[in-house]
Amino acid sequence: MRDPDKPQQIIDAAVRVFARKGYYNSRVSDIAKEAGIAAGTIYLYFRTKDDILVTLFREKMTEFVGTVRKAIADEPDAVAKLRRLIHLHFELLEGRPELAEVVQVEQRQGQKFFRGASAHEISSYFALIGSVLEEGVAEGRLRPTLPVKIATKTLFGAMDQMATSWVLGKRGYQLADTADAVADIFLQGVAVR
Amino acid sequence: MRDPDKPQQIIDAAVRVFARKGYYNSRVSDIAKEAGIAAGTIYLYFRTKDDILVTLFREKMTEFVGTVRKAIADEPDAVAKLRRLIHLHFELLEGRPELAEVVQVEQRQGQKFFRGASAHEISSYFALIGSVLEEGVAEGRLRPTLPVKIATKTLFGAMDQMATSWVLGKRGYQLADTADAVADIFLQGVAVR
DNA sequence: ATAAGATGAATGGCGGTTCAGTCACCCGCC
DNA sequence: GGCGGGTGACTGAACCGCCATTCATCTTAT
Repeated sequence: MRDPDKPQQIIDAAVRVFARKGYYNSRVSDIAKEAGIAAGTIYLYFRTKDDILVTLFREKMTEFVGTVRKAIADEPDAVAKLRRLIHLHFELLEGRPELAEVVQVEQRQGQKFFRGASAHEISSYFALIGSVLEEGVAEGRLRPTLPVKIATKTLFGAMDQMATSWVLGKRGYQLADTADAVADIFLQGVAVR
Repeated sequence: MRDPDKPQQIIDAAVRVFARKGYYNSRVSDIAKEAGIAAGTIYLYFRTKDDILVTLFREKMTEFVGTVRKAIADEPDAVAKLRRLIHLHFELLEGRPELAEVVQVEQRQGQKFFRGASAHEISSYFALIGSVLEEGVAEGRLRPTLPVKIATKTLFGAMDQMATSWVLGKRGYQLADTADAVADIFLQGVAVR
């Protein structure tokens, strides 16, 4: 009679705890308390503390990419898709501040050690962005000589930094309000001259 | 007869160790071994392990910003300055891969806990970028309506992501070779239409 | 009654920090 | 010039608190 959404509750609790104190400064017992269960119970569902972070990140990232992929499919052209993607990137983070905190800050700590673990999920987001850029080039709306990989990283980096600044700045403004400005700069930057 | 550059040796050793294993996974004894001294000696020069990271980061970041500031002063206009800044950002990291590893990856860990400690150094880099953008607007080469803060973060984020990808990708190519492409995208993105 | 899930006190080891001791060097005195 | 004692950097073994993980025991559903 293992509770089927206990792992989910643990992950959700972990998101809140990691957001508050950071991965390395969070105790497994903190997560347990937050989830309203005993510390030992966590080990019925996760092998180690690392496993919680890896699972959390995998799950959230997969969900994130899936949501974005679905949403932009409706858009008529690559430029519209990119605009939608940027908006969505910001809106999704803004709507879940604690998740944003973890993804923006904790992921980084992880990058060094969970590199392998999350590489697949991250690269699928890069692949999504890259494919939209390719599409834009094919449509003739983006520069034919555009170095797509570099443009992908540029856009991701720009969005990411906006999000990080917003998180570190205690979220004192609406992140999504900056989406148009970012899109304007990037889209003009990659457009045909 | 306290050795006046012992702290520097410790910091340099710490850079190498943190680069290899990450801050939280580095032992103070590892740093000592790397520096060829006893663990206890570190505590003659630094209060805590955290203190090493904070000092290291402050020092490297201050030096970095100073170098960039000096170098771009020679350039004739804001656009040339930005190009030079982007090149230099990449060259400086590329020339010191271990430092790059620490700055790109460890900075992130720090951000959460040493936020206050490194805030000044980071924001001075942002201020530098921002002032060049302002200058470009005043010169009439960049859009008069450019949201400078957002453009600053966009550029920093783009460079930062390029550097992070390069570090995580085991530095399998020349980072500086990508500088022109990044500059092309950004500069076209912020230029007057 | 049974078994599976849940508990949380106990364990074990890790690692930052300390500190009693060592060593090299300097200075003043004979 | 040699000697003795003082100084302070340096050492590294030991300390000690912390916390991930375990497991004997308890709960609860059927």
